[in-house]
Amino acid sequence: MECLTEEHIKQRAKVLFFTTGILDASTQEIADFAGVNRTLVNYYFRSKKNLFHIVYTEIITEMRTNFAAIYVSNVTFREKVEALIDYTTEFRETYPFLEIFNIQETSKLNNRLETVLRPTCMEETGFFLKEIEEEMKKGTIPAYEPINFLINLMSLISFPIVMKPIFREIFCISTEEQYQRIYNQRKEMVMTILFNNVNQ
Amino acid sequence: MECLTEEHIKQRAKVLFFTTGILDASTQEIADFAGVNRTLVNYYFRSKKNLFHIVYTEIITEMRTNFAAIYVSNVTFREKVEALIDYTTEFRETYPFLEIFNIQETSKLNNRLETVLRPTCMEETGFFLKEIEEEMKKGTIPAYEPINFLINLMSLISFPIVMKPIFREIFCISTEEQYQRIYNQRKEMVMTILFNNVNQ
DNA sequence: ACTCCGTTTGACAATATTGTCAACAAAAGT
DNA sequence: ACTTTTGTTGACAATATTGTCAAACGGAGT
Repeated sequence: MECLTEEHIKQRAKVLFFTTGILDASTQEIADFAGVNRTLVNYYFRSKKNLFHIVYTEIITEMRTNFAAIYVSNVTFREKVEALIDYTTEFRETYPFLEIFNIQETSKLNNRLETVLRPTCMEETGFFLKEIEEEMKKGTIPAYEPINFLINLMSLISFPIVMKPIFREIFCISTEEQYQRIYNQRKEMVMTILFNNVNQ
Repeated sequence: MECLTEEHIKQRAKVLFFTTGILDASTQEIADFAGVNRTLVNYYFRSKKNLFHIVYTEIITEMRTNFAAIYVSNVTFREKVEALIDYTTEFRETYPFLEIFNIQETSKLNNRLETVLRPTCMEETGFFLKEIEEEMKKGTIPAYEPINFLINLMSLISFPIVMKPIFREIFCISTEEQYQRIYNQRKEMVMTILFNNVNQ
């Protein structure tokens, strides 16, 4: 018999932290957001730090698994890149504040996150980087440091999502529809950019 | 007779907040970092919020001014883009955590930052966007929503800087030199990407 | 020497936030 | 019916952080 409340608090905490972006939420806020008594947060997770760590690890693990699966999947290179774009988009839209937290944490000296992030540095990434290198030799994509291909991909997809509220401010994009129109043409555009400005 | 301490606290706060990335620094931490008594922070700036707001506004204003100057400067389009890349790089390397803070704040409902960010939405940007549109018609750069050109530029330059510690983790880039090697080829690469994959 | 001024300090009170605990409620097992 | 376990609550103590204030300091001007 699983405890519903425990899972419920976890799910709501995920949303509060990484979707809504209240990274410094107090236990009271977390409890309110989950609609439970504050003490329950401590009852199930001992401390706020612990809850945060659990929630964070879960999301990172999920992400890592999905990326790894794409890296080694049995499809063409181009299809892999498309899958990466799609998944990155979906993931970033779900948890736009995860990276924000990552960056802040990594900056702090006393970060124990290394242990969580470190295994991201996995063989699947290496495998895919080799594939990128081959494509560069074939001339399918421009030849640079292979890592820069991935950095470009991440940057062109993630940044606009994470920065959405900022971009809307500085470019005076008043309606959500306007931003969507601008954003919708990005996937195709990014594919074109990555693949040597050659369509299909 | 200017007060040195006031300016000194402000400068150190800038570094602590937006370079080191301790956005949630306590007044004690700020004071320690500036090497002064904690009470002085309140003496000169009334409250922590106020200090933060002053510091933040100063940086934003500086950035805005510089961007605007580039947008309307009397050089070729290509040179403007180069100047934008250079300044963005320099600025982000100086204050990598400014955007992080922006994003977090914009997410909070009670943000008074609008008033600071809003004027970023200035005529100079509009002017440059028109210039981008013309270049697209000329075929110098790929034709998309003009804003996407700027978004691409910002993304390709800013994201790798802001994400540097993360990228080093997930790509296992152990030494600073390694990252520099990868990063150094980016400016030229970004120019090539933006200008239709055509060199010069 | 004295006074005035801006500057600096330590001590204080107000507040917020944390984790714990003992008591209570509800469900499950006997 | 009872006991045991699990879940839930309010109250509490410990801690951290804030802003204020009165007092001390130090130099410039008289």
